[in-house]
Formats: sequence, C-alpha cells, structure tokens
Amino acid sequence: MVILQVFAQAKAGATAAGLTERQGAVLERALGLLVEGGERALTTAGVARAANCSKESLYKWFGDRDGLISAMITYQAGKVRTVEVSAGALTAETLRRHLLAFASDLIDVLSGDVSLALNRLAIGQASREGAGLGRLLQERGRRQISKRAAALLEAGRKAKLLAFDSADEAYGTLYGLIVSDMHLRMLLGENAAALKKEFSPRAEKAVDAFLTLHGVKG
Amino acid sequence: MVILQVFAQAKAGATAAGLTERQGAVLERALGLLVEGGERALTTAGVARAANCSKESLYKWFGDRDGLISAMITYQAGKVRTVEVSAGALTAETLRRHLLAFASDLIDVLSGDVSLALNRLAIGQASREGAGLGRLLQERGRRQISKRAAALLEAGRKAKLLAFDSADEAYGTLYGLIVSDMHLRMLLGENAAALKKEFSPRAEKAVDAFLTLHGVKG
DNA sequence: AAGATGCCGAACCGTACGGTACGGTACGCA
DNA sequence: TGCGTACCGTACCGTACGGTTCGGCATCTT
Repeated sequence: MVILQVFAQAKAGATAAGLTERQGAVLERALGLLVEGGERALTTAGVARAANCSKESLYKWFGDRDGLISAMITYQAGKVRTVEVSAGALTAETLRRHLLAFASDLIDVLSGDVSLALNRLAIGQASREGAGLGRLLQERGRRQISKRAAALLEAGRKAKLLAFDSADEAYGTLYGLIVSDMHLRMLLGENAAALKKEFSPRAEKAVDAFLTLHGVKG
Repeated sequence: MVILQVFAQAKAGATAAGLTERQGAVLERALGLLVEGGERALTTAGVARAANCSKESLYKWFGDRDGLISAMITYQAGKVRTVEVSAGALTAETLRRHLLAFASDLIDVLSGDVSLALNRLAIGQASREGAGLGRLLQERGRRQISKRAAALLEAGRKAKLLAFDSADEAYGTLYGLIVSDMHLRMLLGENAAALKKEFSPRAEKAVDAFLTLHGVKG
C-alpha cells in the first residue's frame, strides 16, 4: 500500500539529472520566466540575463533551446517525488483516506504554476516536432503519479475492498471523477486558484462515487 | 428533451459571424495551415499565400494577427451546431441512448483536428494576454455542448430517471467519466485516432457508470 | 610564474515575422 | 470614357530571436 507525498526540493531536481548546482539554479530561473511570461518570455537572452550567465554557457550546457526546455522538464520532474509508505492492513476507511489524499495531491500537482506552464509549453509545441516534449512530460510527470495510483488500487483489490477488471481503466475513472475538465480550463487560462477552490471540495464526492462504482460492499 | 447532432457546414461558419464568403474561405485556409503546421505555420504571409489574398486585405478584414485568430475561432464555432430535437416522453432506454449519443459526439468533437489545433493555440497563448482566446474558445465551443448536456440531464430529472443536486456537477461527472485524460493526452501530441479508438468503446461503460451514480432505479 | 579552463558580457549575424506602403488591375457606375 | 473601389502581389521596414564569436577576467593546475 502506498501513500503519495509531494514535496519540492530544488537540489534534488538538479542532482537527479546529473546537473551542477549552478545549472539547476539557471533552470530554476528559466522556470520562473516561463511561469511569469509564458513561452514568449523564454528567450535565450532572457534566461541568460535573469540567471546572470552567458548565452555561451547555456548552449554549452544544454545544446540548444529545445535542450534547455527538455532539461527544464526533467529538472522539474526531479523535484516532485512520490514516496512509498508501507502501512498495515488496508481497511475500508484507510482506503478511503488514501484515495482522498491522492485526489488532493493530484489536484495540487495539476494546478501548480510550474506544472501548468510546462504543460502549456509542451502543448503549444505538440503540433510541430513529433510530440517529443509531450511524451517527455507525460513520461516524467504523469507516469509516476498514475503508477502510484495503480498500486493503491491494486492493494485495494487484493484486500477485497475494490473490484475492477482493468486497473488502468479504473484509474481513468478515478482520474476523470476527480479532475473532470478542471485541468483543461486551467490550461486555457481560467483562474487556477478559483478552480482549485471549486474542485477540492468535490474530491470527496469523487472518491465516494468511485467507491460506489468499484467498492466492494462490506 | 434534446438530441445532439454535430455537422460541419463551411458557409454557416462565415455567415453566422457576418463575414463575406471570401473571408470565410480565407479563414478555412488559415485553419488548414494551423492544423497542418501548428502556430508556427500560421503567419500572415503564409495565410495570404495559401488563400491567394494580400496581407493588406487580411489586416483590413481582421485588424491584426490576434483578430485573425479570434475570427478563426468564431468561424469554426459557427460550423459546429447542436440541434435540438424534441421527442416523445423519455424512457430509461431512450435516455441511455441519448447519453450514449452525447458521449460519442463529445469524443468526436474533442478529437477533431481543428478543435485540437485551436485548443493548442489558445493554450499556448493563455499565459500572456489575459486568457482572451481561452475564454473565447470556452464560450463558443464548450459552452453550447455543455448547455445541451445540461438540458438532457434536466429532462432526465424531470422524467424522474435521474437524480442529482447540481446539474453542473452532474455534467462534470459525466464529462469526466467519458473523457478522463483523453483530451489532454491528445493535446500533448499522442495519436488522436488511436486514443479515440481506445476511448470510444469505454463510452458505454462511462454512461453506465453515470447511470449507476445518478440513475433512479425503476 | 605561466599556461589552461571556465565563464561572463557584449557584439555580431542571419533569418523570420508582423505590419505598412505602393504600383497595378479588374470591376461597377455615372 | 472616366472615376472610385476593392483587391492582389511585392517590396519594404523595424524588431526580435536563435545561435556564434570574441575579448577579458578569475580560478585552478603544474
């Protein structure tokens, strides 16, 4: 059984990707620029100026602009960690609590400034260049969190508290119930804080609905 | 009670927005460019060349590049129509059939080339410029389809086939069950046809799940 | 002490884009 | 026949960006 814990740690993002601390700091500033002004603000000159480094160093470290962006994604992904915590036997109540925690963390992750900015960037470039950034973002970001959820669901099934055919499909149901169209609306520019405030209270209903669909009555 | 029917009609998109047929044709070409090459391909010179018109005319008709994009959105929205068809009394079976049709149409709309391209464009520009395009897209695109769904849900409640507190919330549940993360994955560049093929069969399960949650057993 | 390395800051280059201006043409109208 | 209007095609302008180059400085190594 797992519990999902999200925490941010700048150094972890850098060292996880085999980067100098200085390079991590540069990526941090680049992310700041991206969050603040979108893709338009993410110019090589702008990053160099904001990070007090030279463009020469940027190109030496990251190759080109796309390399910089890729590094930003992996760096950011390195900061978000999901911690596995084994616990005692799963009961209906603890399962529900874990699902609620997952829902809350999921909403937190999706509504984060940097997450939204990176998703916007990857989506904006998805048309040209065969979805490389999109795959990267998917791989480094969504994959882990969905793996955690799958593990939680699997534990629920083993404890005979949940019933479903496909864990992936069940996860899709859980995700849809929690997120609905919140993420898209945030990406389109709706006030993220307001939407988060609107959807957080619904998380409980979403979990209850999921348990109605897939819970084993006991 | 409503049935949702989606059809495309080029002329309707133009005249609905008070545009010349020629201007509609230009917007059509512009949409083609956008679908084909993403935002990078949507240059004023490129549109002029592709549509055999002069840049001068583009600026006279649409003001500037943003005006062109806005016109493209409203033009495209004008092509997608939801037709209200009144019918006889709603039964459990017809309600289910209508929900299934809605799910299918929703998946069709979200996975359409032009829809994806416009959503990518609006999302890419959501950071700068106070989400103007995003609001426009939301207003002209999502709003109508959600209104139709709300009407259907309301009819279901009136016929004592559905039970829910908030129609908006129920719609959110239905939407989440149908779409899950399909839309986002498409926007990030995953093969849209493959995803559509993956999610279409699930539509039935989604509707069944929705009826499990909100249906009145009879 | 002397070279090597790593980096900064600034200048530079080619290109591409948004927007404007202008000459030329087809068409409607008096 | 002459004039106005609307439009096309092209050339043009200013700017901004990605990427490269270079001079200079500070630190490290031998």
